[in-house]
Amino acid sequence: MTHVVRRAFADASRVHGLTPVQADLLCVLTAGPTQMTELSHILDIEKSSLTGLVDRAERRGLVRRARHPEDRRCYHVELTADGARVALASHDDVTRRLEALARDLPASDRRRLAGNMAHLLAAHEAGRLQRDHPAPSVKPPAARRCAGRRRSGEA
Amino acid sequence: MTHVVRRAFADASRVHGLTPVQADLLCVLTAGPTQMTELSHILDIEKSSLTGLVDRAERRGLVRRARHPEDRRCYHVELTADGARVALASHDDVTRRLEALARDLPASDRRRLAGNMAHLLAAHEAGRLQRDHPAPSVKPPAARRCAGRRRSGEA
DNA sequence: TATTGTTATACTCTATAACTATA
DNA sequence: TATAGTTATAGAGTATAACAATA
Repeated sequence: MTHVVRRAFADASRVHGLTPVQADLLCVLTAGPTQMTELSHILDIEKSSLTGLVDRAERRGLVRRARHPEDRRCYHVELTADGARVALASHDDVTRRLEALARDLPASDRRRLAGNMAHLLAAHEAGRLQRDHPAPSVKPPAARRCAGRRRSGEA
Repeated sequence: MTHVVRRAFADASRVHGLTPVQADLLCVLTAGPTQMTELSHILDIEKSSLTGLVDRAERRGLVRRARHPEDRRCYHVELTADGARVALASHDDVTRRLEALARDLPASDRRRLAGNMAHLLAAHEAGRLQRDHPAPSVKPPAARRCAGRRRSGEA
């Protein structure tokens, strides 16, 4: 199952000239400008890995860095118009492929499956927040993924 | 959902000193010795990528190449004793993590979920075989994944 | 001193193209 | 000529460690 979904995701990304990780990045950024450190938490990679990832996306004109107005150590990473377009197209493509895979299931099973997915996701987010932030005293990062385009039944 | 499972798989692999792709390789090889070309079909990577993958696994003592007795162009790639041990441990670890994720679901939902997964897998395998082999005149490669340790309810 | 992000380095994974050896 | 596999090359993704700039 893992392989099926991973393959669908990789194929859909490649069609739009993206790697899976770049698609992840654009997807997260559809929720709005985000700092590097927060991105590294959301994507679950090291800051140093993120630097190259954003470099490559910036070189392709998909994202841009903008200095934070108050804290000059930070950047806000945000989508360019082109990046936003590619993010939407790629996301829709993934959705279409997964829906095609699920088309054979009876409607009642699809609903049940969607509910189970949501359940697992919620359990995972709880665990991740707990692990990454044992004492979340200040500002726990929003547990968002593609928040800008979430729809019912999305996996 | 994709991210949850992918993360569980990557974490479990890393604990055993493997990358996800190496875990895939060992997993496939638990079904028995396999040729390079067939491996590249099963893992869905180019032959040239597979060469390096097997090189690194061989360097670590996890697999070995053995010349095919009849066709001297071919190798049989097979697990070493150490590789077999790691493959089992890694696979069990993945299973344990996914089961932990699913533990919150009621039993009836787990059964339904398992059924849905099997359905999607079957649909995917049919599609993959059709795509890879438009005219499978001679020997369509077995659509196996971890055939050696498949259990009911496995995803 | 702590935080944000980058650079340096090394390794893995991947693909395309050209190649060798065998059939 | 066709097939099995490797080598050469290039690029992406990743981590660890050391570092610069800012708070």
